[in-house]
Amino acid sequence: MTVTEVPAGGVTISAAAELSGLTVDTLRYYEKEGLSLRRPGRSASGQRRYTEEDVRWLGTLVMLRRTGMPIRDIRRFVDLYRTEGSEAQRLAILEAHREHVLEELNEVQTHLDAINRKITYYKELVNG
Amino acid sequence: MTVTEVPAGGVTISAAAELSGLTVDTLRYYEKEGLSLRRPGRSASGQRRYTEEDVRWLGTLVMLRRTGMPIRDIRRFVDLYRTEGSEAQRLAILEAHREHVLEELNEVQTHLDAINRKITYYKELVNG
DNA sequence: ATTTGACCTGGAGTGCGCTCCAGGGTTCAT
DNA sequence: ATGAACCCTGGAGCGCACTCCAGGTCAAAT
Repeated sequence: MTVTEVPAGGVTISAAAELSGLTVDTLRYYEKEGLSLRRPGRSASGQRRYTEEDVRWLGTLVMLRRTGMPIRDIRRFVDLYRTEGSEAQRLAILEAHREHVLEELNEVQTHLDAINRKITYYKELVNG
Repeated sequence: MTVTEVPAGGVTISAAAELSGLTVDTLRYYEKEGLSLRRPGRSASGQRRYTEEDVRWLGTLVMLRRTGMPIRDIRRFVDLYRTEGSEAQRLAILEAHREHVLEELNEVQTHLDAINRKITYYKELVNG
C-alpha cells in the first residue's frame, strides 16, 4: 500500500501507522501534542479516518522528527501552517532547521572519520 | 588548553570537562556507569586527577556518544578494552557501529533532501 | 448470541541521558 | 584566617518521546 492508495473515505489509524512508519500510539500521541494539521475525520462510530492529505502530513512530521526537530518546535511550525500568510516564517524555520541538520551531519561525519581511523588501526593490528 | 597540555600530575575534573567538551556532572556519571577505561587517579585529598590518557579516552567516549552509541553499548566496548586480546571483537563493534552510523546519515540525508525541496517550494512562493 | 479484534479515552509508566542537590571537605588568594 | 571557589558522595529529579494499560465501545464473522 502506497500513500496514493488511500481510499476516498480515508484509512484507519493502523493503516495510517503502516503508511507513515509510525505506531498507532505515536499517531495518537502526536495528535494530542497538537502536531496534526487538522484532526483526522471520524467514522460514524468515532474512529479516526485518515485522508491522503493526512497521511502526507504524517510524512512531513516524520521528516522533521527524524532530522531531530523536537516536538515543541514542530508544534510551532504546525501552528504557522494553520496561519494564512505565514509562508515566510515557515520558510525561516525550515532554513534554520536545515542549518541545524547540516551542522549535526558535519559533526557526526567528523566523528565518523575518527571511527574509521580507529577501524583502520585495528584492522592492521588484527589482520596485518 | 589543548589535550597535549595536560601536566604530569593530571588535571582537575573541571579542566578535563573543558578539554572534553563534557560537563563535570557527565564525567562523574560516565565513571559511575563504568565507561572509564581506568578510574582517574586521586590527589592526596581524594580529588580526581585526569592524565593525558584519561582525557584522550574521554574523546573516544564523545566520539561514540555523538554518533549515537548508547551508554549500554559503550560499556560493552569498554569492557572489551579492558580485556587483553579482544582486538578483533573491538573491531567488530566499531565496524557494526560504523554501518549503523552510515545508515543513520543516509536516512537523515534523505529527509534533508525533502526539506530542501520544501524550502525551494517556499522560496518560490515567497519571493518569486 | 457470542466471540474476536480493532478501535476509543485518560492517564500512568518507561528508558535514556543526563542534571541537580544536600551536606560536607579542601584549596587558595587576600 | 576567612571567604570564595572548587571538589566529594549518594541519591533525587528532570525532560523528552514515546509506550503501555484499564476499561470500555463497536462491527463483523461464526
